[in-house]
Amino acid sequence: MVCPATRWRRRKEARPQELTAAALELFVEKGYAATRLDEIAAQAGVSKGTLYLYFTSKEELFKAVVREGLLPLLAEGEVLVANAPGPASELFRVIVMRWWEVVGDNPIGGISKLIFAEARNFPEIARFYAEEVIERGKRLLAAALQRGIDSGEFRPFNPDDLVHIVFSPLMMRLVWKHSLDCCGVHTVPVDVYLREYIELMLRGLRSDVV
Amino acid sequence: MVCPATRWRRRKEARPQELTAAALELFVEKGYAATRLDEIAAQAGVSKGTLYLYFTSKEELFKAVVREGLLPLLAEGEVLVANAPGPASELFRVIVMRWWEVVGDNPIGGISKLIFAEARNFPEIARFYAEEVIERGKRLLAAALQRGIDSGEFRPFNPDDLVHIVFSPLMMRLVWKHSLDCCGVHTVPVDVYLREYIELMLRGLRSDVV
DNA sequence: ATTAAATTACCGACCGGTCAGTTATTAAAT
DNA sequence: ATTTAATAACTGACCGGTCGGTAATTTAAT
Repeated sequence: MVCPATRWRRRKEARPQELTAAALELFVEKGYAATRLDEIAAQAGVSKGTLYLYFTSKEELFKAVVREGLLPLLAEGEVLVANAPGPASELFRVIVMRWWEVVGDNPIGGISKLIFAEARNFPEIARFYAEEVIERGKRLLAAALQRGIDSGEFRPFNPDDLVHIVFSPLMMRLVWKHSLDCCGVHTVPVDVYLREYIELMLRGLRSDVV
Repeated sequence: MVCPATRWRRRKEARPQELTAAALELFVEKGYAATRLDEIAAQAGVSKGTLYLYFTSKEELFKAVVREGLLPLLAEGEVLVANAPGPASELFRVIVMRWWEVVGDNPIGGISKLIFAEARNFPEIARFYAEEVIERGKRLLAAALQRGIDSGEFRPFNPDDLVHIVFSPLMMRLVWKHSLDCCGVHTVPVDVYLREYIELMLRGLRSDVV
């Protein structure tokens, strides 16, 4: 840290972004309830009082983290599904790998696990997340599956019945990473996991005609 | 409530079981950290001080809940896998349906979600659970998959690479049930979910030879 | 340019409430 | 009368949110 001649500086523009960044890190590390606003403020180099100048409550701070970190990624994914050429199996592969790259393997991925962990205790946050993130994500994957059915690559099924099942191994790997992974439990390497997952799913989804 | 002549009774034998039952219910409903020992004691009809006569700490109380509720089920599953006759696909079906019956669809299932939710904040509990429950469960499922490979029903793969992937949709459904389900998010009915899951997995696992 | 007044970003002590764990006391059982 | 299961009051640490005061910066007057 650079040692300033002054005790602090006015940086009205930079504060919100620095606070959401600090909040993301600590929310992911400790969860929503267990993260103290004192800590977030300290991590961002301000005091707790300052935090309240920019966000009206802990909950609003959290929502800001989600809006900033997750909604742009969803928008990107929607573009990808709408425009991707080639077979549905290839689209599926790309979605999986890209999702792991930008969500699974990034701090923001910890938010998903946090939601499952604390939805019951913070229903307002859960509802916000379900509407803004989960619904959009489900539509995205269902559209990709539908493309495979339409083209005959995938057997006929109701995409809405399968989105959760198909996505679960990815979500579960992410949950695992942010929970038991930290406690020295053995796990399969990510590249193996993703490869075997994609193969299992494509075999399970493909149509019977050879 | 029956009105007792006395303000309370000495019931040394019954207390531990009543306390673990109350603890299970509240831990599942609110999570580990958010459940107050006052509440558990009240639910069991005693005071908080009494709880400490039978369990040395919140953590030990939790471990007792797991030992009492989950370890007998694992033992039953191990017997099932060791003795079940018939093809591996049928064994897989039975394991899935039975697991949902005794874990997924029972209060004790909430413990699994709790572990994922709070492992990071309570590493000692996570390690205990990983050793006593998860390792045993993984061995159980891996053995069932191995049987299918040996018999030629399943294609060749490393069962240890696939256990997490295969089990994820079940685990995820359970996590969902104890988190976002409570917040009015639409979900597929359980029977449809399980049927589609089993079909997807068996198609994904079966060997190519017809 | 210099200085002084006005503004406001920021600090940090504080409050009300919560909760795991302890202990002094009471009362049931024999 | 003695033993001990059970109670209830208590402790100390913690935390979300508030608020009076302070200091960095801006503006206006000379």
